[in-house]
Amino acid sequence: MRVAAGVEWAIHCCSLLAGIDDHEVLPGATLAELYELPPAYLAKQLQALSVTGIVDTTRGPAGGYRLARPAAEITMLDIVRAIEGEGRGFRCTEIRRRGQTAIDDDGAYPEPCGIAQHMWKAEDAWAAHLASVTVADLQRGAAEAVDRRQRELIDDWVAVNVRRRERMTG
Amino acid sequence: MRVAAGVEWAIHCCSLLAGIDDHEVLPGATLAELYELPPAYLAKQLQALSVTGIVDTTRGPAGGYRLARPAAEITMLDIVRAIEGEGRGFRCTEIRRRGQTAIDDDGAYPEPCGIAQHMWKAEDAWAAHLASVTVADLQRGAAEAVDRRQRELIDDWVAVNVRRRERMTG
DNA sequence: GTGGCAGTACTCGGATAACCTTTGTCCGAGTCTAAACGG
DNA sequence: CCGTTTAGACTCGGACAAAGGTTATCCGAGTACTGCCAC
Repeated sequence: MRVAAGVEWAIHCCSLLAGIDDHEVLPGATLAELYELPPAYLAKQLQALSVTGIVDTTRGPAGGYRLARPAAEITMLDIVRAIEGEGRGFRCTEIRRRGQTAIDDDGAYPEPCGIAQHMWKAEDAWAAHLASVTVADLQRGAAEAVDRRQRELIDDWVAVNVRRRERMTG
Repeated sequence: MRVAAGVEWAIHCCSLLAGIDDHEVLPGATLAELYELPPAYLAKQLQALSVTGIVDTTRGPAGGYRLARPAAEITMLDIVRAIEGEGRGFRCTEIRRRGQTAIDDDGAYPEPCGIAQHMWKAEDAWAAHLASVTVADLQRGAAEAVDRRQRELIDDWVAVNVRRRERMTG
């Protein structure tokens, strides 16, 4: 049950983007610089967020990313799903229908395999927790828990690097 | 959050092994034949179960696998961990400590990153559900939910292929 | 007839390759800015 | 001085490699059975 590395980056970026104003924007290269991440690969993750409608993008000079909707309406699950895809983690291959003890009658298998049911229920519990945490929660938690000095450094950095725009053309 | 395919196989095998007597044994090749799985690769999964102490093994003629302890004392989580390893699915790379806004003072980071805390809590919820289901539960569920014809086929198959042993030397 | 012994067949165990997903990179399409030019 | 045009620079977007992990395989180590042989 490995979680892709890009998930961490994407969540951090969303949490940071939650701190900028509605018609402000941060370029991907700038975000990569802040976190010391490979710019091109981070761009790939942000692109996934863009496709899913979590962030809006603007091209050209003074372009960049911003959240597409209020931070309180974006959950951690949204971001994880955007990066990792919608499919379930556990794929039932219907082992019970193979081999000599299988029955050729489809009616004999009205329900999913019991093992799959339990695995999926566990995944649901996992997803439920992620769905209960919004980006706004993350931002608030960060503001409270993070060292005050770092908080100020980040605020300054954002103030310097943010791009102001009249309106998104997204 | 992808779950390895071998997990499914391992759980099926354990559920089946729960149905045999305490001093009976099933060879890996026979299990592979039942489920139509690649024998060598299934052996690798079973080996992982053996290393973790979930199954006992006996070599030589009339050798094979059996559960190392009562089915009610083996959880799905035990099996998943045996196959996938102990490490967490989400690895926090401490992004907050990198880049220009990081602080060089270790004391500034008394707690884990908030994002990691939430991701790990979700994983804990996932693990808690898997830990609440034992192999005995799976076996009982299968006995109830599976089509009666298949149940009989499996019972017959086990009766034919099981190896009886005086005692495990493992 | 019986006990010991060696050969054999069958098991698991660990080292070794193939494939696929994840990770990482690059260059092109699009767009806004701004400067230059003409009126 | 002002409007238009055009060149440029900066952005994201999608196609293209490299690496690591999962999937799959093979051969060797170990063990119990079986048949043979000597006593």
